[in-house]
Amino acid sequence: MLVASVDDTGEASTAIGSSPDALSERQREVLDVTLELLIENAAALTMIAVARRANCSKETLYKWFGDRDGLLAATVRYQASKVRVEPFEANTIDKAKLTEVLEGFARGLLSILTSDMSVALNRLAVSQSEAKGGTPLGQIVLQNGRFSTGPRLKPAIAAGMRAGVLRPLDTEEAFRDFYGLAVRDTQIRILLGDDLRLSPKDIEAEAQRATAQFFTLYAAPAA
Amino acid sequence: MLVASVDDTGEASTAIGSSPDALSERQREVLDVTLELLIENAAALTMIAVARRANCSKETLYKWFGDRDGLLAATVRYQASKVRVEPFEANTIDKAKLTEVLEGFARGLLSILTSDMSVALNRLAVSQSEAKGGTPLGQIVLQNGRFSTGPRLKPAIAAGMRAGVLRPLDTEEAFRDFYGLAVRDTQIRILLGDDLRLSPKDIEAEAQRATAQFFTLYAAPAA
DNA sequence: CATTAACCGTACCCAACGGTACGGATGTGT
DNA sequence: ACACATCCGTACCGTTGGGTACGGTTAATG
Repeated sequence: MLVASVDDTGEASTAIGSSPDALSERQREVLDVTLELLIENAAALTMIAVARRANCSKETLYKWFGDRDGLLAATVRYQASKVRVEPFEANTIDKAKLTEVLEGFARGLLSILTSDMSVALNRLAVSQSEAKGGTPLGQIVLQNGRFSTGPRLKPAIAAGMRAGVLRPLDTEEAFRDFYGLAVRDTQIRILLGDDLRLSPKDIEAEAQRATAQFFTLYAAPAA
Repeated sequence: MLVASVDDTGEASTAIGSSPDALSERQREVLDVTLELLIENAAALTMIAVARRANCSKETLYKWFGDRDGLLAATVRYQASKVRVEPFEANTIDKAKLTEVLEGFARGLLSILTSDMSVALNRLAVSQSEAKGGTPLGQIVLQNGRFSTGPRLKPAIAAGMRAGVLRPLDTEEAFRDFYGLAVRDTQIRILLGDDLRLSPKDIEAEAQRATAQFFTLYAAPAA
């Protein structure tokens, strides 16, 4: 009873558990509230607002996260940790499989980028991009959004190339091309307030179009 | 000497001249200062900072622009008015000419989007996109950036189609594709603080690549 | 039961900033 | 010369929100 009692709470209640960035259940609750408020109205995201809705005290917020920027950084990182997915890996691939992977990727990308959550976080990160101390939010978002999806798709492209489905190419450049074909001006327009709403059907169509165009650019010449 | 004296000052000194949004020389100076500060450090863009550097009084700022949002809106609109260019128009076009137009467009687009000015304005507009009254800044930026460049390029694409250089297409969709090919993830990365610097040489290369890819997607099949 | 620690709620302090008011200077038209 | 308007500089006010301090409560530990 005394030996294993620590495990019952999930973690020690302090912010710094065994892992330096371990979060207690209660802390995750607070960060969820922060995300909630951020999506509702970023301008009204104040420490007191977070404390009130989370039924905690401001003092606790400062104790856990240092200051406002710390809270925001923790929030962005927390959300990032929630959407982590496993990288693609397969040695053998054919055109059908690659098509599936590309379309799935584009679908996921467009779904994310047009979601309220992503829009709110990107708005925040863009406006706070020149932070003073610590890692700027923009870097965290990039690390999660752009620099994590890239490495996830590139192996599939490389495999397609090795399998002779795609002609020889630079995977980084090819990835960026595919990104451009899939996203086009969608994200920036949404960020700027254009109410460009994409239905699942739209997203599916866009994903298929981008994939087809990608093959037009990069398919290996028919033997 | 007394008859023509009005012309010497450029306009009447009041904000509302013959045209409702006419700006006096002095007012343009103030807006230039605002842009300056915005580029230097958007977080430090305060009314008192503008007044100090512009050697004017806060009262004057409020008199001219109403409030802070009014000043920002006027600033964005002012900058927009500075970069206005004439739309493309030509009935006859061949592939070489179209290539030139497309590359020139992509060059201009990338130059703008990677400039400090554009980055600063887009950051501002993105973060203020849910404004309360009046036209949100994001709409102004979109109107100038995305929705003015589109109509400027589309006639060229349409002409290329009519001339048989391009296969039948939807100009809006084709434009968005070209935008995606040219910009890819460049703009969002820069907005998020990734210091992705493009030299003129890089921009030229990107413009040529995007144009070549566009032709790959949309060139009319060789007779 | 006593001690300790975390934490909630509230109140408080302080700096920054948006917005306003006023006095003085400059310039212009009559 | 006089009236009038614009505008600068400065001082001022009110609010907001980040950050801190403190008392009261709960709960785990010995």
